[in-house]
Amino acid sequence: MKEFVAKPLRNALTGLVQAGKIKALPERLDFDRPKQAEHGHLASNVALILAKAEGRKPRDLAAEIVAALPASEWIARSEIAGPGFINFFLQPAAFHAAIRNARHHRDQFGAGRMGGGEKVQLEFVSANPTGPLHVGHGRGAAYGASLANLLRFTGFDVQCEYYVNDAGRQMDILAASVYLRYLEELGVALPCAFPENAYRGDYVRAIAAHLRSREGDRLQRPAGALAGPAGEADPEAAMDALIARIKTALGPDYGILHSAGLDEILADIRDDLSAFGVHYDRWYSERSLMDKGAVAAAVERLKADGHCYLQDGALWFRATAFGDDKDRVLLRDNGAYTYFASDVAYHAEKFARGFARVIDMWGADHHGYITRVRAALRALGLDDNRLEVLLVQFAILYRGQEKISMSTRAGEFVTLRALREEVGNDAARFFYVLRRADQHLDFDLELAKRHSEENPVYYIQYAHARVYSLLRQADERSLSRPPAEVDLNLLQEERELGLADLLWRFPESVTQAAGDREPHQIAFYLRELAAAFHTYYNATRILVEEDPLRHARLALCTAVAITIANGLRLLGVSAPEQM
RNA sequence: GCGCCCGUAGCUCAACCGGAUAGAGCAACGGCCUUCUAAGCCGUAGGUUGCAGGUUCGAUUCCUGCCGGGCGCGCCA
Repeated sequence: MKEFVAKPLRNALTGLVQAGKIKALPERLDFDRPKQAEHGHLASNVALILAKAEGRKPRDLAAEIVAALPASEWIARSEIAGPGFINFFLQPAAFHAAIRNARHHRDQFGAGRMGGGEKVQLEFVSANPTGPLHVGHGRGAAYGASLANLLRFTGFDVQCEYYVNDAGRQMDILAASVYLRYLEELGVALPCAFPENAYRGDYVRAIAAHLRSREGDRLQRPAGALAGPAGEADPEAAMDALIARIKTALGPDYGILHSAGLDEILADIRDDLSAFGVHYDRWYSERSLMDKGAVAAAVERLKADGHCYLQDGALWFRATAFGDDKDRVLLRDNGAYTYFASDVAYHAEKFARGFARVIDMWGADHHGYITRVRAALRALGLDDNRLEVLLVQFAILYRGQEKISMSTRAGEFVTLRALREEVGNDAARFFYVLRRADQHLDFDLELAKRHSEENPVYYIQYAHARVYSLLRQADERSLSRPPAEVDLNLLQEERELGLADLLWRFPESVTQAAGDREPHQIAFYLRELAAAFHTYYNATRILVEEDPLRHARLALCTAVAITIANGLRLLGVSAPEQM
């Protein structure tokens, strides 16, 4: 809709420039949607912006611009107001066009071309496969999936990826945890007490039980091979020692143990996300990165380019040369690469795959990590402006007043699956994106449960269902539905035009939300649209006897339904035709 | 201590890369169902945008300082 005004305004400004009345065009034209009806449907502050550079009074400039505006079938009138705003009042036809547009484009209404087919990679969740996803991950999942939908809808070529941290110490700890539970399954005495810092969740027992049913007691080893020296004070060191003993004792069979936990948990995560409507194009294994030597290669390259040095037996990356506040270890003195090293390799790999833009979604506690990754990218000669890092705050979980501490190892957490079963996918998806991702989210389970029947998501879905109810009613009473072409000029009421105007705001909101990477804007928009529809519905009889008026009103209603359905689809929420 | 994020109605949050009289939802209060779904609508009330300065036609938005909160500052991931 903004084009209806932007075009004549650009013409006017160009004309003034050619006539030498103003020096230059503004960098960009944007319009406000005034809150006050007296300020018109769209307002431009172009005269205020230009006034300074032109050395003119804003109101004088505005008058000149208005005088230069060509006639337009969409614009009813334009006024100069306040300090120098130009307020545009549009013809009803400008709003009717939204209805026509929505009905014509159907599920593509609101789609844009901003992305221009640009290849974007979006990585999100990427939780360590050491246990089921919890409600914190759910937020990242809902946010990432919605953002992916938004970017695709605005013309980006999006690939969603999950980075599987299947290498490293955490996986070994999981393997050790599974092994101890496995021994318990066999009824064998443990070589040590089950460690506090092992994974203690029940799912570990389940994995161990499955392992036993597959392998029997084949993985059992003599107690003497597993028991270590008692009295190790540091629990982390004790854990490392335990892992080492298990690896030695099991030899080649360690791989079976390792993948027993990984495979089962990863399958669970995939299944969970899929059921949540979150789909990935690729699951990228950290181990595969290691195995093909990509990590070593990335480190070698940093070394070759002189960005590294040896100190205390470790290999350091000179991150301070690229804006970080300290240097970072790539290769530890024990010969193992750091998480950072594989992440450098992973990001280099992403760009090598040809993505114009790479978007990472990380937990907000990783924000200190951004600088060093950017530093490494620059050191590798890559443009770190192509990397975008979005931070997602963890959801703080409450049960009533009581804050629930979440620890994966202790097995004390509410899983995403449990949440979905409790409040439903629709409510969960909607709740998660109802606020900005970089804000803390207080998730009260009691409240979520209580809201399950009076949830804001139902408010929006109900508006959608009401439209279909109208259509069903029309059929029952043998009142014809609107044909493809209806006389929208019959819609002249303020509410009807206002509702149609709101439809125009859908494509605008989509563009804005995608550009800002803020899906919550869609949720807010939908609530507003639903409210306007409910108001209209209550105030106006839709199913009137006269065919032309009924057709026009039903056309408006179906346009609303199309818009709601499209918006909900972007958020991964269903749009039921009946409730 | 240093760095990043945040302080907006009783609560949870918006506010369109500086715009006109700062908006919703929930909670509170008062109304609306023999006519298309009351999972709804209408109305009332609620604010010195943490504080103090600065930039300018104009600041919740940008800058500085202070107060308060969160996170980070490992050869962990």
